[in-house]
Amino acid sequence: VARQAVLRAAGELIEEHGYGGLTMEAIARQAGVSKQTVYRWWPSKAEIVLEGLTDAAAALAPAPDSGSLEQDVRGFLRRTIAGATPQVARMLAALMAEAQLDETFAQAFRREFLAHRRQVLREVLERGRVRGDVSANADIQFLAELAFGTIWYRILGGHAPLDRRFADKLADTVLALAADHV
Amino acid sequence: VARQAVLRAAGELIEEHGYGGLTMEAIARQAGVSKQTVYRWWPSKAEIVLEGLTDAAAALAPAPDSGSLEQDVRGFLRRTIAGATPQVARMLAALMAEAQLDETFAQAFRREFLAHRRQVLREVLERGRVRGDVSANADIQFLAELAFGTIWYRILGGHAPLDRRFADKLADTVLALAADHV
Amino acid sequence: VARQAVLRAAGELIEEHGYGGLTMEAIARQAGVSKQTVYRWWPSKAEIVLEGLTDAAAALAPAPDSGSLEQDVRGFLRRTIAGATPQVARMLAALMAEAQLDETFAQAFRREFLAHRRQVLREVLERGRVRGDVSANADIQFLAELAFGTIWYRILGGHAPLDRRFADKLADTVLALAADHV
Amino acid sequence: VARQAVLRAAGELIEEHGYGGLTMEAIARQAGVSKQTVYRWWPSKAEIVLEGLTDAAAALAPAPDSGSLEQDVRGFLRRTIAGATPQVARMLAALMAEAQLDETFAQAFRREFLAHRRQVLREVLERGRVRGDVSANADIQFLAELAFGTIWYRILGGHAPLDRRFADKLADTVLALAADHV
DNA sequence: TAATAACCGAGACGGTACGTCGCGTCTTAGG
DNA sequence: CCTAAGACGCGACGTACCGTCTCGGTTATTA
Repeated sequence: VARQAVLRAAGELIEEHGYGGLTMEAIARQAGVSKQTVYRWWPSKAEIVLEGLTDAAAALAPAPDSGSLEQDVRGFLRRTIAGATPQVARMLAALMAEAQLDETFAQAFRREFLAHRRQVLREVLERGRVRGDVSANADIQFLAELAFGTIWYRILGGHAPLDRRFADKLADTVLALAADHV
Repeated sequence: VARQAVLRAAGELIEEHGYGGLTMEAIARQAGVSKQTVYRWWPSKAEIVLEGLTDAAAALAPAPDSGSLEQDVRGFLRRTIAGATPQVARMLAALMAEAQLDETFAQAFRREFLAHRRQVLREVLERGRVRGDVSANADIQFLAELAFGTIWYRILGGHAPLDRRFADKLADTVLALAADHV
Repeated sequence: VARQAVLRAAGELIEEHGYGGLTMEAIARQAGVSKQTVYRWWPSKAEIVLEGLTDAAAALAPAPDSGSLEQDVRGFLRRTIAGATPQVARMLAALMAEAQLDETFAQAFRREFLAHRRQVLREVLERGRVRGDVSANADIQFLAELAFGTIWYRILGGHAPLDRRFADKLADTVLALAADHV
Repeated sequence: VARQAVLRAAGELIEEHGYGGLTMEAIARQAGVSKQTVYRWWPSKAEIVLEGLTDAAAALAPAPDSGSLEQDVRGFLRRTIAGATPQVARMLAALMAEAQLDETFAQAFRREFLAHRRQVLREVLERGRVRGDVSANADIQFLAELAFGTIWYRILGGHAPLDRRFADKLADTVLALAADHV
C-alpha cells in the first residue's frame, strides 16, 4: 500500500535534510501521497520514523541463549551496534530528540523502546547469574544502563564510529564488571 | 539589561511546558521583551538555554587536583551529577535534542560542550596515569565516554534519579576499570 | 468560500480606520480567516481593495450608445460619480495612494484601471466625433484627462461632494469644450 | 546643520526607491544622522518631504498681477507645471498618498497645501472678473478644481509629461471657460 | 579658562505587522 | 471505500520599522 511509500520517503528525507528538516508535508509530497493518508496511519512523524526503524531492527531483535555469557553479551552488543548503521543511528537520534520535545511520545518511547532494550540485556545477564558467570554483587540494571548509555552517547555525540571494535570493548567492559573483577 | 529577563523567562517556560513548548515568541512575551531583543542577542532558543545552563554550571566547573585519583574522580562525578538538578537536566536534554535537529547548533554543542566535558574527565584520569593509579592498558577516552554516556542516558531516559548513589556507583566503576582490575 | 469574508472585512476596516489602518493581519482577523488564506488569493491589500471595488463598480461599467453625445457623456459622468459613494471614494483614494507607494501595483493600477476608464470616455467622445458632435479641433485624450482629473481631485481632496450637480457641471464643461465653443 | 543632510537624504531615497521605500530609519542612515535627530525636527516622513518640497517650490509661489488675465493664468500654470519636475512630482505624489493614509497629515495637507494653491488661482480669476475678463456665469471655484485636478491627474497617473504644451493647453481651456465662450 | 548647555551619533528597547512555513482538520472528486 | 488534492484556521517563524529612551562625545557659548 501507500504505507511503504511513506516509510521510504521518511527515510530518504531524514537522509537528505536530517530529522530537523523532516515535516509531514514533505513526507506526503515525497511519497506522492496526500497528507490525510499519512495522518490516517501515524499520529506524528516520530511514529513514522519509529516504524521505519522497527522494520530495520527486526533482524537484530533475538537474544538467543548460546549457553555462554560471553558469547551472549558480545553477540548482543555486536548485533545492536551493527544494526546502528549511520542511517539507523540518525533515526535513533531523531527519536531520542523527539522524546525530549514531546512528552506523549517520550512515554511511549521510554517504555516501549529504551526499557525494552535494557530488558533484553538484563535477561542475558540474569541467565549468566543463574549459571554463576555474573557475580552476586553485580548490579545488572546498572550494567545495562552503562552499556546502552555508552552506545547512545556515541549515537548522539557523533564523535566516534559505532563499529565492531567499539562493540567488543564495550562487551569486555560489561563482562569484566559482571564478573565483579572490581 | 533585558538579557537576564530572557534567561529567566526561558527557564520558567521550560519548567512549565518543557522545551517542546518553548518558543521565541513565548520567551519574549514572558520576559516582557520584544522579539527583536531576543534575536539581537541569541540566534536560537537553544543558545538561550545553553547560556542559562552555562550560568548555572559555572559553579561545578573546576576539577581540582586533590592528589588522589579516587577523590578527583569521585568528586568530579558527584559535582557533575549534583549539578544536574531536575531543572538543569531538562535543559541538558533539550540541548541534546536540539543538537539532533539543528546541525549548526549540533556542531557548537558537540565541540564546545560535550567534548569539553569529556576533556575535563580525561585530564583527571591522565593525572592518575602519571601517578600510576591508572593502568597503562586503560583507554581513558573510552572511560570518559562510558561515564558521560551513562549520565546522559539517565538524563535522557528519565527512568532513574541522578543522585549521589548513582554518582558513587559510577565513580566506583570508572575507578575499577581505570585500575584495570579487569 | 472565504474570499467573500475577506472582501467584506476589508471594506469594513477601511470604513472604520481608513486605508492607513488597514493591515493584512487585521483583515484576516476581522474576516475570521487565516493570514495564509488571504495571501493565497491576493498578493497585497491593494489587490483586495481593488477587487472589492471592481465588484461594486461592475454595475456602472457599460457606456451605451444612446445616439446622443450629450446623453452619453452626461450619463457616463453621472454613473461614474454616482458610483463613487463615500465608501467607494475612500477605496479609490486608497488605491491611488498605494499606487504611489508600490511601483508594482502602480503599473497594474494605471494600466488596468486609470487607462481603462479614460478609454471608455474617449470612446464616447470618438462616437460623437463620427457624428459631428465633437469638433475636429477637440483633443479627446485631453478632455478625458480633464474629466477624470477633476473627479479624482475631489476624491483625493475631499473638500467637496461628488454629487449630481458636480457631475452635470463637469458634463457641461466637457461637452462645451468638445463642441469647441472655445 | 544636520537638517540639510536629512532633506537631501530624503530626496535621494525617494528618487531611488520611491516614497514606499522611504523610512525614517533609512533617511537617518543615508543622512549619517541618528534617528533621534530626525525625530527632533520632524514628526513624520511626510513632513520631511513637505519641507523638502516647500524649499523647491518657494520660487514659483508668487502670482503677480500683470494686468492681463491671460498672462496671469498662463504664467501661473506654466510656473506651477514647470515647478513639478519629475523629482518634485514624485514628492507631491508621495504627499498626496500619505494624505490618504494618515488623516492627521491629510488635514494639514488639504488645508495648507491644496486649498492654498486653489486660492492663488482663484484670486487670479477674481482679478479677471473685476476687470470683466471673466464671465459672471463662470464658477471660479470649479475652474480651479478643474485646473489642479488635471495637473494632479498627470502627477499621479504618470501617463503623460508635465510640459509646457500641457500647461498652455490647460491655460487655453481655463481661459475659454472663464470667458464663458461655452 | 573652565563650566555648561545644546546638539549630536549610536544603538538598545517594547512594539506591530510583515510574508512564509508547517501543523492537523476538513471537503471534494475520482478510480 | 480509499485516495490525491488542496483549502482552511492556527500559530510560530525571523525581519523590518516604528517611535522612545539612554548613553557618551563634541562644539560653542557663557561665566
